[in-house]
Amino acid sequence: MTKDAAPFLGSAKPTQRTIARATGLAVTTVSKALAGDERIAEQTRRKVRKAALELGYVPDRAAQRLRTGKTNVISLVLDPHSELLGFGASMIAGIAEVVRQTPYHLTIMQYQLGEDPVAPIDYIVRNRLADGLIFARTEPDDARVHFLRKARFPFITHGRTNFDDHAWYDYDNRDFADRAVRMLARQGATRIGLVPPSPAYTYHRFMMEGFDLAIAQEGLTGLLSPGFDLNDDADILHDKLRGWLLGDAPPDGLICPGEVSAMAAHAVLNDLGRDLPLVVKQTSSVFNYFRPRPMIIGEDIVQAGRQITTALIRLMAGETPRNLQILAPPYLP
Amino acid sequence: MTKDAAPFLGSAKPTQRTIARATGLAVTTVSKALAGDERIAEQTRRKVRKAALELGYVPDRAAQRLRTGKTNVISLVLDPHSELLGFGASMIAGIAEVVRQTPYHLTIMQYQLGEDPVAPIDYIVRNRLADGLIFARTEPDDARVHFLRKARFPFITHGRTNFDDHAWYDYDNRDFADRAVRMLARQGATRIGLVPPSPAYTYHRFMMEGFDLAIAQEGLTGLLSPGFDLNDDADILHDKLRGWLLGDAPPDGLICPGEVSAMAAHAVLNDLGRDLPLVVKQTSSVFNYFRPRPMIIGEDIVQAGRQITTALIRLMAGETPRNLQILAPPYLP
DNA sequence: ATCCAAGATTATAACGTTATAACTAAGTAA
DNA sequence: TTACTTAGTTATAACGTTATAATCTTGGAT
Repeated sequence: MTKDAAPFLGSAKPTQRTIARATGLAVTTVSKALAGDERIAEQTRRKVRKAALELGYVPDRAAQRLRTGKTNVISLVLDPHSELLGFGASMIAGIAEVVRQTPYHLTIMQYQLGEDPVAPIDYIVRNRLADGLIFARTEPDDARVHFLRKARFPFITHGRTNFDDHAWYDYDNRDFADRAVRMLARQGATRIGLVPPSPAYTYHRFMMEGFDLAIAQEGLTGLLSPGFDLNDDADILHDKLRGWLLGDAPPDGLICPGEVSAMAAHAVLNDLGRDLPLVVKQTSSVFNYFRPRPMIIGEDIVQAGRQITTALIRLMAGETPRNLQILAPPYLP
Repeated sequence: MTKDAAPFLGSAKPTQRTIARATGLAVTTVSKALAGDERIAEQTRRKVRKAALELGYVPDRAAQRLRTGKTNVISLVLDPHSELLGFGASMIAGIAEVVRQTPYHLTIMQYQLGEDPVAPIDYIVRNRLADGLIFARTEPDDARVHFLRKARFPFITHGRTNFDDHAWYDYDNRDFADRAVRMLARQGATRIGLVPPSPAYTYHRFMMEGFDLAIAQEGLTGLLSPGFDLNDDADILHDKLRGWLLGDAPPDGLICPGEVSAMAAHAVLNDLGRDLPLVVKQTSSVFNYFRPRPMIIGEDIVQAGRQITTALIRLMAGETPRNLQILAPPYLP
């Protein structure tokens, strides 16, 4: 079992048959013994396991998969925007961390801008490429959720939808907005501007609810920036924000839940020489390096990845989806 | 073929056997026809393909894999630092973009801090979990490269090693350093500071060569920051840089090839109220939002992912590694 | 008419695993 | 004794595909 040796070069790759011959047992017995079947004598099981180890046996995934129908694969389907900053990578880090302690493997698909988000999922389901699926940025009436519910395929989302009967993990954006407003109020701001997420996403609603309620409770004025699109490039982002902040009745405190738009807002404020208090939602660590440093409310995506994976594995094991709905609170660094 | 229908619920999943029965041909013929075998009559091939489409046939990956020994999987092995900013996600985006137009799939492994980098690779090779491998951050005498050469397993690295006989993709850090020095010289800087990468990595050497040569040619003074470690957190980074910049004989121009240390340097300069010209190597888009905006020399990781994948596929097809060595020039946005 | 080659299709077997049912030996109840 | 259980092991078959070798046509050359 030396790391340096090229495995199985020259000598044939050991299979259960090899073990069977070595121990004088039947292949079936070997299979059962390796699976830990109670009906095989303890002594036999030990003998088989020892032989397997010595021979350097590793089960053939393809054969197992063909026979059992299980792929032992979890698939993460990324949207085209996931390479923006850390979201995708952090999510993957979290998933990979959990997955490596299980028999599961992680495969990644990413569809391109303008493509049908259902297509890769359809492809995975149709080709039986995975046992379970993860994806993010849900919409209220998400087409992917529609599809997977109908196909009865195990999945978990990052973000909620209008269906409340599937497994999901979500960041508590209502609480985020609430805290952000109060943070700014404490700084003396009275006209609080929010750069809202695209209304296409489900969490837009929660964000707005939290915002509106906190604004009302604190007796403040709430202002909304013009809408953004994830496809907007840096310049467009910059101009829109600039126009808004230069308008009449500008905010005296700013909330930016989107990491990219928050960076843009920070830059605009700098360019305009304004020093508004700014609250951002940080999913990576960039804002720790911005000056002046904004107020930061964190969302831990790596942790999200971990919890999502754990939940999905339980889902695939038969647990009911309704028990696998996780609302993650904001964390304050 | 409607998107909405749950595939294969109730009715059995169509196999080549289903097609064979439907067309009155033998399974073997169907297999060959689907593979486009020239020895099957054109007419028959058409008939089979038509039937396959109508029945919604998709080949069973597990069976193909078991029979042929090919996994059709490319595996990306990430180190623990890849979730820092965009590297991992961008690389994945590039790989995914290419892979989706091929029969290959992408799986991800990420090992944890302090773990043996060879372990996941050993695991993949031993379990035949992939046909080809990608990994980054190479060292001159990289243990992973050692292992894979010996195992004769197809792989491509991001970054060079002391072995010149494997496929690699590398960013031209020598050229980067050269350009960076001259940019700063053009701004009037004469004492140029470099925050060098860890000497553990191969590219440290190229970076230093480019730096030293350009410094000499321009007749400038070259300065090096104290060493960094990717494990250093934001505070340590900050303190080290601060100490260096506050020392006697500080630089009057700064080069930061590491994105994280560049952000830290930017913050320190801000905190100290200094306005040194700063050149960074940008692999995401963050620095477009920093003020004052540093001078940016770009490294396109998504493009790297694309080229790496294309090269790996050609490698697996039998092309010789020496023809698959790509040196990517810096790009100036 | 016979033979042969080329073209097209097919039968057979195998990849490595596991579910199912069948078998054997030993022990227990009648 | 005989029947019956239980523990332990095994034979058989199958998952869906493809490589190999074998078979069957057909048409042309002799």
